[in-house]
Amino acid sequence: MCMVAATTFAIRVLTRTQKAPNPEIQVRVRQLHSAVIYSDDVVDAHHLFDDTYERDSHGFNSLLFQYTRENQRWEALNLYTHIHRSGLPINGSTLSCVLKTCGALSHRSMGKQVHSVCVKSGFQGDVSVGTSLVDMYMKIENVVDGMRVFELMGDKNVVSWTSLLCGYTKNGMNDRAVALFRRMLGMGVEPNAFTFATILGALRADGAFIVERGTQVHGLVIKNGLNSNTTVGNSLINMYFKVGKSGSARAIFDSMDEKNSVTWNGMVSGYISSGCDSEALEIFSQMRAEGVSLTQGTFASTIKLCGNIRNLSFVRQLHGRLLKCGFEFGDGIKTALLVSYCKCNDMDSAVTGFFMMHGDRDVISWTALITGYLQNGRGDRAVDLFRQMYTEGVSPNSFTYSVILTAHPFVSPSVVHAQVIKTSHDRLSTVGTALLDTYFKQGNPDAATKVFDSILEKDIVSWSAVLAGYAQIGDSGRAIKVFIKLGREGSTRPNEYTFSSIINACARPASGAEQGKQLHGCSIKAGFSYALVVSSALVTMYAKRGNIENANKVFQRQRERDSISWNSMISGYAQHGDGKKALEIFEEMRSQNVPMDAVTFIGVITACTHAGLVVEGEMYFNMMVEDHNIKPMDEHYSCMVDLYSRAGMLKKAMEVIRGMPFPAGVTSWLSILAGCRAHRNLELGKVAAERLTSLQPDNSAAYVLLSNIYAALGNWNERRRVRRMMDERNVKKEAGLSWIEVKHKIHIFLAGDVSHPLTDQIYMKLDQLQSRLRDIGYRPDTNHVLHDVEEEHKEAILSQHSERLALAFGLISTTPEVPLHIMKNLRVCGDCHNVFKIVSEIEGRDIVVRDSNRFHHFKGGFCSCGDYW
DNA sequence: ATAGGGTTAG
Repeated sequence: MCMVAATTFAIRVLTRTQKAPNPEIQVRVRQLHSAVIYSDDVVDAHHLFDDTYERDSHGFNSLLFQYTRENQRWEALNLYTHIHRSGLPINGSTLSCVLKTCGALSHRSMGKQVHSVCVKSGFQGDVSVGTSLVDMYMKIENVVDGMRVFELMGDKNVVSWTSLLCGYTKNGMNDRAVALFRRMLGMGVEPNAFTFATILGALRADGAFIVERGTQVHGLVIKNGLNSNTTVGNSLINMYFKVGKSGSARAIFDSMDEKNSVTWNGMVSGYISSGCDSEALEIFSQMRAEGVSLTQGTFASTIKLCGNIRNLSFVRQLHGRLLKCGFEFGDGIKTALLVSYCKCNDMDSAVTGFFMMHGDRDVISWTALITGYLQNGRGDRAVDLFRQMYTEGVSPNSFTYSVILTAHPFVSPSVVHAQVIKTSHDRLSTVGTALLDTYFKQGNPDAATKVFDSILEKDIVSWSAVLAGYAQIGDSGRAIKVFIKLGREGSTRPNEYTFSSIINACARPASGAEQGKQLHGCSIKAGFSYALVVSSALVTMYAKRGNIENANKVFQRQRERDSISWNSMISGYAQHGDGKKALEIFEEMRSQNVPMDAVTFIGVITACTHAGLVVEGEMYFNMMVEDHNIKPMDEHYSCMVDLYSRAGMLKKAMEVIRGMPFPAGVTSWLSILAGCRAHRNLELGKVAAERLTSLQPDNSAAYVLLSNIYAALGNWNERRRVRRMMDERNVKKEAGLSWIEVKHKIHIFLAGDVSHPLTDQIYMKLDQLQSRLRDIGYRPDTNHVLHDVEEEHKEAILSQHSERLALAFGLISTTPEVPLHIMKNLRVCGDCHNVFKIVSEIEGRDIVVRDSNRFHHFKGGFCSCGDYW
């Protein structure tokens, strides 16, 4: 400290602490202060001073008070040691000051020592000393002693209560804080502004009652007449943002008479963290208009804001203003700028800024730049930088590892795994979550599960990630188990992402419909059913489970919608072959100016395909390219190929394939081949089959479809040749598998299956159906039999198809009003399709069949697909 | 000042 500053300081000491400065003391304090500053040994300086002058505790204690105020902690501690050792008189203020310092420095041994001095000197009973002790213990994370001192205090005032309260929140004990607050109110202690600020901060968004509690506390604030207090108002704003009620935060803000920079910053950053970028921008402009001076904090949040809204010119403007204002350009601001440039996809500026940081480049700015490259789709550059950072001697931290693990396919999870084990980051929930997600994406669910189990404190993100992983691989069984375990452990509550993942896992074909409904119920109870990610997942789940009515109900009840909600509903109707409804939803989406993306058009064109709306399909494809500037992807072209193929317009379909900017993939050729099968086009069928077998030699579909064409044309020799080819190349036809859920249990059937306990009854029912069908003139379409056998045998084969066994079982094990839901892993057989139509009429049953391709709703002798499939 | 999980498709 320079001379000028030292003098200023001494003068401040005297003018603040003494009403009528004693000139003698004035001199002493000044000399003492100089001695403290210029001597290497502070204690010696005090002694020197002590020997020369008469002892005067007032001077010392004033100085201690000042040191404490100015956060000169070590000076304060040394001075106290001196006062104590030299036996100078000590008062309550002395003790409070030194206790505060012990807390701030987390000096445990000194804190204990001062506590015993408090007891010996009898000052423990003093309210302010007692309160300081509580505060000190809570700050050194010794909660037990803090509570003990508090309970032993005879006199307590609002500050004592608030100190303990504050201590609880600092130690993460929010439930205790809430309980203490209640107890305090029960004792009739009137909270002050600081109490309210503390309790409002304790209400973290981790419980279901958070909103209620927050609102109750708000009521008390009003009752206590503190609603116009700026500090309390600021806390209320933060609390409301935290619980997701930005409207209430805004109301508080509007009602505040006196706003300070904390208020404004709270609004800007609150809106930003709630994703309300335009509102944040509005507050920012209002702030500028009212001439509120910008603080460093404002700059930090505003820079973040303009990154979030991807407004590059705004970033540049702020950058320029910062340079002009001559603000202290701290690392924080520099990194914030770097992040914003990355978000605006201006990697050149980001890199320039980064390299201008020279010596200031730390792990944070490195990580920010790596993240930037990943966001810009340059995983390769990100990995290069990660290595470079290493060679420059900067060690990655947990953030860096979390980020770099998302750089698939450029990182190998096992390599990074070894590294994080070495650096002891592996059991952190953040790193562990990124790691397990990478293992899942790499197709290694067992490694992912192991990582999940090894995470020490699993937070809700880890739980949701593992559920999402099981959903990706379609393992609804493990997903449900984990979800139940999460509920039992009770340490973290599921959030909207958790529900979206588990619902998604149960949208898979292999899971029961009941589970989906139960999860819907759970999400309502937990209060998340209206969250966008949850309701969209529900729409998809119901649609995939065959319940398109419920899907639509959820969709209609959505409080807010984004492109994904609309896309989900359109795709749902498309899968069910309800082209009309799908197009209605699409037109409604268009009239509401909801932005459309590539997936929207996949849904719409698929809907046209399933409904045979060729002209409409063409129109939407053109609309996508011309009106929405969406570049068609492989998926769009294969949708068009499918549209034409199903309609028998194979020439047109081939034109699409030829016109595609890239070679057609498996999906397109499969559509062609299926079209050739339906429309008996052998020549093109051969070409398609050849392409398919060269693209995917072990895909059985190509062989099966080709042999079907030969079978349909009665060319049994060629058909046998194809079968032999399959055997030679060791290609196995996927076994047909159907299943049905009855009373929460799933029953699975193979063709000709005799393993079910009710086999006898099932086959009896089948025989009975068969004769009734024959009576009304049904003749089996033996074209669908792939084997070269006698006609009679063919009929037998048809009547034992897996979907028919499932149907018979469904009919005998449920009452007539129950609609049957049957699933099949392959496409439903054409003859079975006819049978299902008739059965729906003669048995008076609604039957829904989901095959590998779409849904069929059988009712009163007709199918929703109109036999177009 | 930097981080991890989620919803739509055939």
